[in-house]
Amino acid sequence: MASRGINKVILIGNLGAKPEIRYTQNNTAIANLSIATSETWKDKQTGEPREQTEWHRCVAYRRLAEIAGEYLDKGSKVYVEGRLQTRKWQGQDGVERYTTEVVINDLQMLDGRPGGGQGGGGFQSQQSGGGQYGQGGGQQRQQAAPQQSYNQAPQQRPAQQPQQQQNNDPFIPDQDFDDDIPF
Amino acid sequence: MASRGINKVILIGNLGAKPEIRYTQNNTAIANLSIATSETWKDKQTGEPREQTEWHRCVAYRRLAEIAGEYLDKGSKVYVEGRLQTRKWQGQDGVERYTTEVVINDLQMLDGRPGGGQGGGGFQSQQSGGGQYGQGGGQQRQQAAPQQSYNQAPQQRPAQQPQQQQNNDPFIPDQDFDDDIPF
Amino acid sequence: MASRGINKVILIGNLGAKPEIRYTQNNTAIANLSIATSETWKDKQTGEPREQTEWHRCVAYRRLAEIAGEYLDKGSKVYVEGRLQTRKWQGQDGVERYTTEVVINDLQMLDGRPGGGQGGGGFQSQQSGGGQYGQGGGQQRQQAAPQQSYNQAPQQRPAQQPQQQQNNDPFIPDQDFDDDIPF
Amino acid sequence: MASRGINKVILIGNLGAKPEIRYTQNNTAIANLSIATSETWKDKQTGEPREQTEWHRCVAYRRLAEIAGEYLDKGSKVYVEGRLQTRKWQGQDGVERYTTEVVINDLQMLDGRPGGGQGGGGFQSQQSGGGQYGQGGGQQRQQAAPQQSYNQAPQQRPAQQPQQQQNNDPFIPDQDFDDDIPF
DNA sequence: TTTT
DNA sequence: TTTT
Repeated sequence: MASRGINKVILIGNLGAKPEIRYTQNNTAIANLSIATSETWKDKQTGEPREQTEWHRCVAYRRLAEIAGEYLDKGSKVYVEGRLQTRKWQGQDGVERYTTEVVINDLQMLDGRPGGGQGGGGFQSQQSGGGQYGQGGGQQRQQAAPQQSYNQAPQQRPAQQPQQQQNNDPFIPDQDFDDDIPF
Repeated sequence: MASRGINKVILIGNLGAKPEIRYTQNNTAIANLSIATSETWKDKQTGEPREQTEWHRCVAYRRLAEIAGEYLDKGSKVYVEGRLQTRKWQGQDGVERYTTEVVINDLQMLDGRPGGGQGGGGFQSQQSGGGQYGQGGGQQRQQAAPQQSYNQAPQQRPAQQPQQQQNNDPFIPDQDFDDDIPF
Repeated sequence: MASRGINKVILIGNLGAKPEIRYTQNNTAIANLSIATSETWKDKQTGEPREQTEWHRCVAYRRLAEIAGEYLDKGSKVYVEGRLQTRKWQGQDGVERYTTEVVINDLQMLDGRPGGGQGGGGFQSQQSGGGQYGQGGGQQRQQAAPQQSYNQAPQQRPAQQPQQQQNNDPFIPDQDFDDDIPF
Repeated sequence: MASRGINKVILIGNLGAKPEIRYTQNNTAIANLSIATSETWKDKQTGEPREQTEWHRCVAYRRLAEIAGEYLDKGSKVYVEGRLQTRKWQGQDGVERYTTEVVINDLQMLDGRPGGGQGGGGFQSQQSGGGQYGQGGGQQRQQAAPQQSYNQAPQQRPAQQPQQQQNNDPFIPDQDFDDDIPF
């Protein structure tokens, strides 16, 4: 991926819910993750402990999305690296809105999984080889995920997501969505 | 600042416009920066070069805001480090919206400034010592900024910005804004 | 801390051993952490899984050092943020050597501690207020560490460690060490 | 590239000299970059301004190495992202030494080049397609480098450098060096 | 909506 | 010397 400048986000936090996985007509997996980070401090006046939680809307595509759907759950602690992207969309009320998301290109599970011991594997977004997720890939992931991680080439096209910028729900891409998937 | 998890953004890009500086009743400086990063790639089908620019809404407070106002301009190339923060606000139309910003805690100018030699200074957000920005601070900055940089203690309170989450313009905080400024 | 340029390291890995804590004459705590990160891949030729572990020599000062000594152990998974620093030293054999370390300025425990649940607190290096670590600080940390985190002002002086660049063991600073501690 | 943990370095600094480029028997380019970052502060006692420069030994392979050789010069300001790696080597005196390097996987030029307009291109380490650097690659780079950037798949094998850990000069890999180059 |  |  070519770039002018740096657009990098690094998060470590917990998932507020199990990732939501969708598939495009093209069978491309898309995962939405809601990740919480929080800060605590003592109120200057009262000295009372306070906390502020920030919720980060994150999205993963293709293999990373499938891995997220398979291995992450509500409460999972994760490391996420990605880039910021703001999408424009139109609500039912016809009002234009903007949503800023973290497009994930690296994901690591930081808590032990049942039977997985204490560590977690790392996963990076990759160049899809073309529909190889169907079966063999899934099997491979099943045994490898908790212990290992994968590497893929980044997309030739920077936008690893649908390109349309206007629809009615930031979570549901347009129907012709998959025509724009870059592979 | 205490934290649970990591919430970190790193940007290198160019300003789309001179920073907008405002002051609260409390005389706290707030700077809004619009920073562009872009990615280029070749269209898989046509082979044509394409580019996508991402605009990042960033905000700096206090001294960093003043420095930004003094030394940055349209087109300035900067390094910015900060954290993601999403604010809720209500438009004139009464519709609730969310705006995600990068709250800057480290800022470096990356292009040479007239008279500034080859490097750019770095600036980190600091603990305000209490109203010392009025005069001496400004003077100090004037000579030092292009060559040197500063360091301040982070705020005891994580939110380095107005705490209200509801108003009519994401750029104009409520009137009682400064009552919530953490110092 | 002022800076020209960016010098940042981010690690997530496991400790190979309990941190080694030393104190200077000045009673300044210094902790040495050995953190492992590893990468795995499949051999291109044989297809066999391979792994390469990288050991990172890290050092924390003052409060961070004490926290590390108190809460980290062999095998602990941590997030570390810091800066690279290379020191010159002279071995018993009179040969000059260089050691590159990560000087930690942010530390988070990523695995649950006994009785501490699943999360870990974050700790950032701070401006020492002057010997406040003796007792109250310790007590405060004891109850707070697994759940909360701390924030301190960075040092006015960038080098948060002994300044001498020549001694016989990278782990044992010179005797006049503490004279150079920046507070 | 698979990974367990995170091993990430981010530098912004200036080159102390033009990159040194070498080629293995296999015609693989290797570039050594010496990058300076510095910090400035005021002496607590005397109030005098002080500065400490840190020199970072960085290494790039293949295409990134060639790009570095072509476009970077003494004084160039760059953004570098990579990972830490420590190599063991043996000096003429037979003494074992360790050298820690930043293995670059992303590189951006931050200063304008003659004829290059205002920005600098970004370059990421890639999967070698197999000897395509000879000619066409060079040509492609010549027109594109100052304005655009490239993207390549990471290596299947994490070590993007010679694997031998013992020789007499950290800058000159063993003769059978290229046998270990991972492609 | 998470985590401590 | 860790972790899976």
